[in-house]
Amino acid sequence: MEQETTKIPGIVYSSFETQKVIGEHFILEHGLCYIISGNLKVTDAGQTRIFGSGDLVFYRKNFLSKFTKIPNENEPFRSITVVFDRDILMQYSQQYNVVYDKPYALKDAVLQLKNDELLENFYQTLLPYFNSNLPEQLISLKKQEALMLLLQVNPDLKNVVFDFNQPGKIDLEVFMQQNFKFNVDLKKLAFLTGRSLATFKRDFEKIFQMSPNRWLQKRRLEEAHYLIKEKNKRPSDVYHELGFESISHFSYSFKKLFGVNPSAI
DNA sequence: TTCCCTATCACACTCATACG
DNA sequence: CGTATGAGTGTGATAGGGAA
Repeated sequence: MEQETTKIPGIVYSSFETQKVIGEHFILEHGLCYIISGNLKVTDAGQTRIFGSGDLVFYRKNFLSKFTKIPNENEPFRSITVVFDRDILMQYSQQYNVVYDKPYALKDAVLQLKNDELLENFYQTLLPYFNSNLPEQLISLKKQEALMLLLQVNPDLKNVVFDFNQPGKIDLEVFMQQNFKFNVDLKKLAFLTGRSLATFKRDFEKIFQMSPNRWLQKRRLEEAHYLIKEKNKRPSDVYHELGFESISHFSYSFKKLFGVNPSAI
């Protein structure tokens, strides 16, 4: 049975038996995911990592990444994710007087926490809750509990979760070269580079002498051409990796740029 | 038949420009 | 630097083609 239970707001139980599920690309809120069974493959700007049963994975908001949920041969992919929305974080920050003091150095979209008995037990205690209706206050308490345990395991993360600043203006060229594989709209790209949409487009034109979408498409197709020709990958393997949602359009635009169908090289 | 890939089409999004 | 607007294009769903 394929399911994603959102019965408890902000706490998600996932179970996927048959197929990999490719998650979306733009992380809106911080979250902490506990993998019960199966594997989770995460690709961010820099690297691809695979996590397995028992792993605790913290992921950060305002990052681009791809999630693939992979079941085992005889077990579904199962996980529980606690999402920390802005309200919860603000409230916690005030209540316990924990505040952001300096920028967090790491630029990875996801971080694996070292195994921790308390956190693992915490996730076990969540399981029964998915079968009953919970008062809002209790949900809020459980989220606070998760946050407290998270900060206990990795105190430095306070500089991630309590950083309420918007993304600053960053080097556009570096950012684009790192993130061109993610298929998100220009508004999000503009936000992530710390610019308004208009400024984003103007800066982009200055650096690349091309409009954002034309550059993105060209860059992705060149990458596809390289992967197919040099790495002997099949079109059906690469199109999704490179941010094309459908192979039909991938095939069409490939032919438009290179003059031949992707399968013909 | 299934598995890949290609062609087509409607429309949401982007581009370019103008303007405050 | 932000916003508005019409023109134009990219996108993804769907149907269809061809090979095994």
